[in-house]
Amino acid sequence: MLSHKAKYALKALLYLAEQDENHISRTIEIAEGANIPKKFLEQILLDLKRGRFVSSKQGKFGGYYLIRSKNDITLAEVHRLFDGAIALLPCASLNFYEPCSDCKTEEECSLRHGLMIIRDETLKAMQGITIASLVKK
Amino acid sequence: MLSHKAKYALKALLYLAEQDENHISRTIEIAEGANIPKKFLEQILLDLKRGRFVSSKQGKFGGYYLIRSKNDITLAEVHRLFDGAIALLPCASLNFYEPCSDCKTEEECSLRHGLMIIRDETLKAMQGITIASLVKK
DNA sequence: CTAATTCCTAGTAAATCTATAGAATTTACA
DNA sequence: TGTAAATTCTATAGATTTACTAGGAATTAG
Repeated sequence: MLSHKAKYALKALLYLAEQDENHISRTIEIAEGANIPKKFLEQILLDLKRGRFVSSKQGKFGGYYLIRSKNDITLAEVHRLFDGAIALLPCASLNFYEPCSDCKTEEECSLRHGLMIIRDETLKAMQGITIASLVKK
Repeated sequence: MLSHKAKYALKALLYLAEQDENHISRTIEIAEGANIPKKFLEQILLDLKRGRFVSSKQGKFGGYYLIRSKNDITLAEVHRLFDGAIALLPCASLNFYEPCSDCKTEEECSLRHGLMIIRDETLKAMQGITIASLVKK
């Protein structure tokens, strides 16, 4: 399941994607428009900025705006930024790989192979859902 | 990601699936065989029993055994028993549906449609992985 | 200079997760 | 009928994570 943070991030991106080109959105505007707690959203927008999904203008009349095409941002990327691995266990993850601590030494995790198959399918599906595809809906 | 509980449950089912027909496995045997904390495993086996994946024989020489075909038990079912919904949000879930609390009233969640597509693909993949397919690996 | 905004660092309450403890119950069998 | 070996049940503890909130520093426009 998605964390609230990831869900809010998606909704914030959706909000930004719906605005006119060149429009800069203040945090409070996004918070009210997308129904997200404002102080929590502040953190999320900073995370989105660090993840290079959005950029900001500071000071008076500042705010946030998308710096990537909404056709290009996939659910997989947002998931990875906020909720980490898409695979069901670290040992089956592409981007967050860690060996299982509880697997017998030197032996491969008995679940790994199956979980990699699931990861591949889930990833493919998540890469198919973009911010643009959600806006259009 | 899977919880430890779900991971241990899968490993326990795998262990049981590898035993001879009619063999009854004690908790301690499964715990050592699959490298799972014994007391934690006790709870997990009771959950698996309540979920009708296994049954038990009490008392001396008691233990646990599968009551469903290993070809029939899918990762999707185990996930649902221990970790709940497969969908990324409750509003996109088949078995654990709940409306989004933060979506504007009467309006549908903007994420729901995309998340249902992902759920369908993930579910299909998870239904394709059985205990038997993991054992064979 | 001031108002409005982003940016940064903490902190906190509640929930959840990962177990562990201890005792009650059930059963096989000598 | 007593005992050992097992499941079953209830409670709880500690750690971690989640979902925020607080407060102020830094930045910018006019």
